[in-house]
Amino acid sequence: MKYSSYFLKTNKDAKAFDSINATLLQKGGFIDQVMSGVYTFLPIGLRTLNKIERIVREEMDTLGSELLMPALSPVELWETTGRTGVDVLFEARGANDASRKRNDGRYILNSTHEEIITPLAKKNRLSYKDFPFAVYQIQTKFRNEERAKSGLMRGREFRMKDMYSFHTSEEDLLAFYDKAKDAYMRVFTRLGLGDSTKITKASGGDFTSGFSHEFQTICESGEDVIYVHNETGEAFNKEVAPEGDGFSQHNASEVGNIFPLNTKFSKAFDYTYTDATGKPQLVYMGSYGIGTSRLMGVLVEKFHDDKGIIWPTSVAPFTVYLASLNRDDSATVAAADAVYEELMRAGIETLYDDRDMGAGAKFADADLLGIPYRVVVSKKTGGNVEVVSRTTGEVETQSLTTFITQIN
RNA sequence: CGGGGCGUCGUAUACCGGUAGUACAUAUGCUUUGGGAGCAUACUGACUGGGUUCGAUUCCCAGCGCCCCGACCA
Repeated sequence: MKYSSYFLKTNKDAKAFDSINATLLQKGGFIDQVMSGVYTFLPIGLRTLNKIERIVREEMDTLGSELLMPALSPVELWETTGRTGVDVLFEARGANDASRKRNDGRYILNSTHEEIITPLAKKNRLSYKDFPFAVYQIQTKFRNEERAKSGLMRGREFRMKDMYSFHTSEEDLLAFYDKAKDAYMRVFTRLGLGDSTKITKASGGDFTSGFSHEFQTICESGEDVIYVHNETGEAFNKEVAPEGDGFSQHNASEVGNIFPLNTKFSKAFDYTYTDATGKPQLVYMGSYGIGTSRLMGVLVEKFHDDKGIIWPTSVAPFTVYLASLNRDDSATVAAADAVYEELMRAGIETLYDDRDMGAGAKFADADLLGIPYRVVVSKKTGGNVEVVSRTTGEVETQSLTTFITQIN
C-alpha cells in the first residue's frame, strides 16, 4: 500500500486523552470518534481489527459454524424473555412510524443475540440427533452504556464475537464449555495476551443464577478488579472474591466471557427437542463472547511506548513500514520502488511511505503506527536496506533478500 | 444516573465586557532532506437559546455535546 494514496492521516497534535488507547489510536489515524463511545474504524484501524477478528474466526471455526444475524430485531422477541427492561438496551423506531399511525414500529438494536438465535434453532433443530451444535458470528453490537469511556474499552457501539451452543444435557454443555475455554485461551495467546489473561470466576449476572467465567486481561486501565491466587493461579472477580490470604489484586479488562445458560432461554421460547423415547425435553444452551474492538484497545494499552503503539506481529496492520528517503534523488526513489515491488512479491504486507517528507516525519509515523519492521531505503543504504525492529529498536543493515528470508 | 470540568478556525490551544492571537493542517512559491524542516504569502473560528449590558465570544440561566470521578456494566 502506498502511503500517498492511502486514506491515512496521522496527527501528532491530536488531543491527548486520559486513555492511552483513545489517544494513540486517534493520533495514528486508526479510529475517528463520531460521538461518545462511537467510532469509525479508518482503513488502517479496520485492517488491525480484521486481523484480530481473523484469529478469533479461525479458533471459533473449530467449535461451530459462522453465520450473521441482524443488528435490528423486533421488540416482541425481547418481550418474550422479559429483557426489554435492561437499561443498556437501545430501542429504535422508524422516523415516519408515528405519521403512518403505526404504533407497533418498535425495534431493538441487539446487544446480544440469544433472542434471535433461539427461535432460529427452534425452526429446524428439533431431534436429539441434531445435537450438539454451535454457531457464532462477529458483529456490531449496541449497548447504551450510561458512561462510555476510555476509547475502545467501553463503547456504545462495538464489535463482538458471540457464539451459542446447544445441548441435550448439562454434562454435554459443560464439556463444550471447557472446549470453549481452551479455544478462547488459544485466541488470547495468539494475540500476545496469553500470560496476562486469566480465566476468572464471576457471577452469572442476568443470564444465569449460577456462575460464569470471564477472560480478564491484567491491565492497569482495566475497569474490573480481580484476585489471582499466587500459587494456583485461580482468579476471581471482586464481586465473588473469596476471603483469605495468598491472593494478589489486579486491575483487568474483560475481553471475553462465557455463560452456561442452561435452560433459561429455551424455557422462554419453549424450545424443546424430541428425545429418543419421543418425549419433549428442554434444550441446554451456552453463550460465549469476545469483544474484538475492545481487544484492539486493550492491545494498545498493553503494547505501547512514549512514541506510539507496538502491535504484536499477529495483528499489526502491516508487517513492514518502508520509508523511502531522499525523494529528490531519482536513483534512490527507483531503489525504493524496487524494494517495494520485491516485498509485495514476497507477500509481505507493506506500507510504502512514498511521500515527499523529511525523514523525521516518516520515522515518527512508523513508530506511532506500531508496525513491526521499519525498512529504510536512502542514499546511505546503497544496495542494502536498513531494518529497525519496533519492538527492540535494534538496527541492522542487510540485503533485502536476507531480511525477507528472516521474517518469512 | 449523581458529581466535577470544558465547549473559540479542519485539529490543538491563548487572551479578552469594546468582534480574537498562536501552532499544526491546507494552498502557492523558494530553500531544505536520517528523528515530526525554514521563510514568505493566502485561507479559515466564538455550540444553541434566553437574560444582564450602550455593547456579550467573555458575565448569568437553560439546553445540547464532549471529557473525567462515582454508581452501573446481562
